[in-house]
This record gives sequence, C-alpha cells and structure tokens, in this order.
Amino acid sequence: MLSQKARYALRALFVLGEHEGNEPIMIADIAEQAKVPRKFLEQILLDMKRRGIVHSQRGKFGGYTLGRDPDDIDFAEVIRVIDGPLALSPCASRTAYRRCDDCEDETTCAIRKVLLAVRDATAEILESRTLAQAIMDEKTAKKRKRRN
Amino acid sequence: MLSQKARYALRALFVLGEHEGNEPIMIADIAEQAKVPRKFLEQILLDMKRRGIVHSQRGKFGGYTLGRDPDDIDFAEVIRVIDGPLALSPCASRTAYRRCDDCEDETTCAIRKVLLAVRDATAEILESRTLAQAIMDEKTAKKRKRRN
DNA sequence: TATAAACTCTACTGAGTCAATAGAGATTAA
DNA sequence: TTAATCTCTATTGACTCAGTAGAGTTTATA
Repeated sequence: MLSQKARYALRALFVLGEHEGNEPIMIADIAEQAKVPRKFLEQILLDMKRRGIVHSQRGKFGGYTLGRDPDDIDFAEVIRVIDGPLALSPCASRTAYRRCDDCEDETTCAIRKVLLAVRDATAEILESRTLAQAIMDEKTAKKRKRRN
Repeated sequence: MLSQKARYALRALFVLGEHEGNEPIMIADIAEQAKVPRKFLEQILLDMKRRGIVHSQRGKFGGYTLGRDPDDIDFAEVIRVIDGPLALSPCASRTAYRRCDDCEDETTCAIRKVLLAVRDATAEILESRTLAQAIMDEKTAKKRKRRN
C-alpha cells in the first residue's frame, strides 16, 4: 500500500505542476488546493525539497515551485522518497538491497525470484510515468468527460 | 512490502509442497523446517486453512497437508489471504475496491490510473506463479548450483 | 473410557509506524 | 524592523506487526 503521505505528495506536485507562471506557491495554498493538512504538507515538501523534486523560496512572498521540469519527475522517485523502496522485500530491492537474515540461499530462493519479477514490473511502470504526462492525462480525461 | 507473516506462509507452503507421501506434517515440524516461530505459524496455517489452501487433521497423528494441488495454489492468493489486497491503494484494488474519501473524481484521477496499471502488472505476475512451479524452480536452481 | 498428542481459538503485549499537530527558529522582502 | 514565509525537531494517539500465552477441542489408541 501507498501511504497517505505519498498520495499527498503526488497531489501537491499536481498543484505545483498545473500552476501557470513561475512565482512560488505558498504551502498554505498548496495545502488547500491539494486537500492536505498544512503542517503535514510542510514535512512532505521538505522531504521532496531535499531530493530536488521541488524548490523553495523562504521569506516573504516565498513558497514552492517544481525543482525541475515535470517531464523529469516520475512516480517512482516520489514514492521512493516518501515511502521507501518499491520492492516487496528488501532482498528484491535494487535501490535498497538488504539480505534476508533467515534466508538459506538467496541465489536459489524461489520466493525472491517472484518478488524480483514484481519489483521489475512495478519499477518499469512507475519510472515511465511522469508528472507532466499525468497532468496532461487528467486534463484530457476531464475535458472528455465534460463533453459527454 | 510483504509482511514477515506472508513470507512465513510461503515458506511453510514450500515445506508442505516438498513433502513426499500424504501423511500430515505437524505444526512443530513445519515450524522447524521453515524457520518460523511455532505459535505464530499456528495462526498463519489457520488463516490458510480457512481459505482452503491447506488442510488440517486434528488429534493424535494429525497435522497439515496442502488443501489442493500445488498447481492450483498461486502466490497472489497466499499474499492476499495474509496481507490483504495487492493494490497500492484501495481505489485501485479489484478484489477489495474502496473509494478514496478525499478524491474529487475517481474516473479522471491520474494517480489512480497509474496505480491501476501497477496493480494489473503485479496481479498478472503473482497469479501466474504457482507453488508447484516455484518448488520445481528452486530444485533445479539448487541442482544447477551444485554442479558448478 | 482415559490419556496423550495434536490442532483451534481468543486474548494479550511490546515495539514500531503512521498521520497529524505544535512550536520555536531562520530567512527574506519591503 | 516587521510581517510573512519556510525549516526543523519533538510529541502524540491510534493503529499495526510480530510474537507469546493458555485454555479448549478433537482424535487415535491402549
């Protein structure tokens, strides 16, 4: 399961990505639009800031902007920053590998083999879906819906 | 992440599936071979028994056997019984769908669309990998390793 | 029919995580 | 200098996870 925090992070990025113009948006405004508790959002944005996904401007008239082009922000990165590795087991993780301490022989473990396949499929999808795409996608879905 | 409990469940099934002959195996023996705390394993086997994955025989000389052919036990079922739905969000689950209460419009939500793709890919893999296959796979991997 | 050997069921516990809140601190524009 | 903003660390309550405990039920068999 994705944590609530990760869902909030993605929604906040949508707000930033949909914003026209390049002046920063205040946490309070992002919180309201993305329907995220404000103080909780502070932590989330801080995590993403440290990773360079968003950029902040302190002081009066400060706020947040995307840290890079929305084409260069993918779902996998956001989820990894907030929730940790994608794999179902540390022994099947490529970004945060860790041996199972009760595993007889990892190289022949059939469970691990299946979990690796799942991890690869998951990563393939999440790494290929960008914020830019998702925002476009949502826009056209809404447009299509209004027409019907 | 898979829970420890689910990993234990899979290991216990391997022990049952590798067992030759059809007399039942006692919890204590499964626990030892699968390296699972015995009392914890009781709960796990009970969960799987209710789902028909394993079968139990009470009383003296009792124990556990597989509830069906190992060809008909797949990873997805085991994981669902122990850990719940595979999807990363209830709104993306096919077996345990639940609406997000803070979602504006689920039909146009781009996050959900991505999570659905992940769920489908995950389910495809986990539903196609059976216990029988996994046991075979592990056996040949071990054999190959010994030869080298 | 008594007994030992097994599974069954419910309750409990300690550690840890999750979601959220709180508040003092640092920075900036004007 | 001040108001507005982000930054950082601590705390909280509820919940989940991993495991333990123990009384109850069923069965084979002597």
